[in-house]
Amino acid sequence: MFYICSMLSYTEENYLKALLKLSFQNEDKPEAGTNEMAAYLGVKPATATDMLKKLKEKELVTYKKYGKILLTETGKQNGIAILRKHRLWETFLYEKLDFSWDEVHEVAEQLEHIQSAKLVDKLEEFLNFPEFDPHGDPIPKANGEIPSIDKVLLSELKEDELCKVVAVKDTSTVFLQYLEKLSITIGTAIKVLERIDFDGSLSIQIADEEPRNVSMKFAESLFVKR
Amino acid sequence: MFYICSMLSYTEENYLKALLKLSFQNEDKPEAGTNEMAAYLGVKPATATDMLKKLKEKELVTYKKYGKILLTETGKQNGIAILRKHRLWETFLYEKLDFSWDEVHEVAEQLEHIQSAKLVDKLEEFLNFPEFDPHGDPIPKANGEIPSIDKVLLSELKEDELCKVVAVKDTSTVFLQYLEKLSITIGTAIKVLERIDFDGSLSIQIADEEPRNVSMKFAESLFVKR
DNA sequence: TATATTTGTTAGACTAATCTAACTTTTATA
DNA sequence: TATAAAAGTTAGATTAGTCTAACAAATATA
Ligand SMILES: [Mn+2]
Ligand SMILES: [Mn+2]
Ligand SMILES: [Mn+2]
Ligand SMILES: [Mn+2]
Repeated sequence: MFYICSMLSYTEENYLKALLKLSFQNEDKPEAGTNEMAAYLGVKPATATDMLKKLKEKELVTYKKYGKILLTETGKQNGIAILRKHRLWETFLYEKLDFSWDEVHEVAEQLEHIQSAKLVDKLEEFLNFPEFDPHGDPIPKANGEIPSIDKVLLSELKEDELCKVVAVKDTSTVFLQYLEKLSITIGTAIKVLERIDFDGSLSIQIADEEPRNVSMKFAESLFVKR
Repeated sequence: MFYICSMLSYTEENYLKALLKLSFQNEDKPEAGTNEMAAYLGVKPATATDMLKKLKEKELVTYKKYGKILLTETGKQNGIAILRKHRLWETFLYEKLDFSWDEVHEVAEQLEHIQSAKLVDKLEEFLNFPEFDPHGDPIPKANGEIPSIDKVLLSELKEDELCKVVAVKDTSTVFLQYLEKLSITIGTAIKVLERIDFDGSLSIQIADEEPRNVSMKFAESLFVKR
């Protein structure tokens, strides 16, 4: 019934997805600024301004000169469609082709632009309608709905609390590989043994292993469920 | 050890693949002309000339003004790499995602440009090292080798000869859908009952069905093995 | 061989996406 | 509130890929 334009360029799709992700990040106000957007995409602000005019022309964003950027409903739905493809492809690479969770993103970044409605839906079916991608992020449904899940940052837990890892907030290769080194993956049980007030670091027990200390930055990069 | 550049644009890749396919078509001399190439790619000759200069600059083709075009070894290997990806993806879509053989080409045309050596090799493994794509065309190996197979056109058979379909020469949707209607697919047994000299058409028996007449054009579009 | 046809090239223009450098508006701060 | 800093825009240039129209070379044909 709606929304999804297929006449978007590779580049326009990247801008829409970026704006969508920025809107998740700025929870309170789902707006973005030109510089913020440019930085996120690795282009110069001048470039972003130009693209903005084009997206506005196509009624995918609302904005006026020197103002904030907001996705229209159409823009949002198109962004969600890209995100859906991205996360389904990541899941495919991880589940079926033995990619590790720090390798999937780069390739999915390309695959998300393949145009074929049938492909996406068949892929989803082939993967058995997964709800979450390898990083624990929710995979939007064909109708645009995004499953949600209870989650808090590891850093919010109190001493003696038990939890399970449900997602990573930071998906950088360096963090993901570090997690792998610590044998932490989605589903791993963690117990908070002690909170060190001095620097915000935590002493935790990962599964049945020896206690170890992790930094505040670390604890703020991992989502868990109590 | 060799050959595969990764710094080729989507467009350059399409030109290399086109030149490779034209070189198969013109078996005797694997050369192509500017107009031929332009027609194949659906661009104007002027456009093809420009691209040719660029490909020559990169030493992917040899050619001089008003002369014929020939892929260099590097150009050929790069073309083969694209063809390999194309046919592996077609096989994936057909085998794993239930696409029909007239639907796979269009999507593979996009997927063939995804850059990731690991992806191609893992995909091949996931598909169990297939030798042929859904149209019966050989899938190049990682080392660039292209499996070959004995095949003749259905039109070359004599009366009373028996054969099996091994590949389609024409991969157009209209032809593939017609084959489907006739219950002909790769592996189907066919017996030539009669050759009609008048117009080159054939009376054939498909599997155990009633005899039927097919045109010369049809018989020249289907590869079979005696 | 002279001419016509086919084949291929050049020149000039356009669009999408990008950049740098200069400028303007908004916001923060002294 | 005046000024400095940050945020955002504009102008002009570049590159890749495409086109049309005019031209040139090669080939076919009368
Ligand atoms: Mn992308
Ligand atoms: Mn992800
Ligand atoms: Mn292609
Ligand atoms: Mn094929």
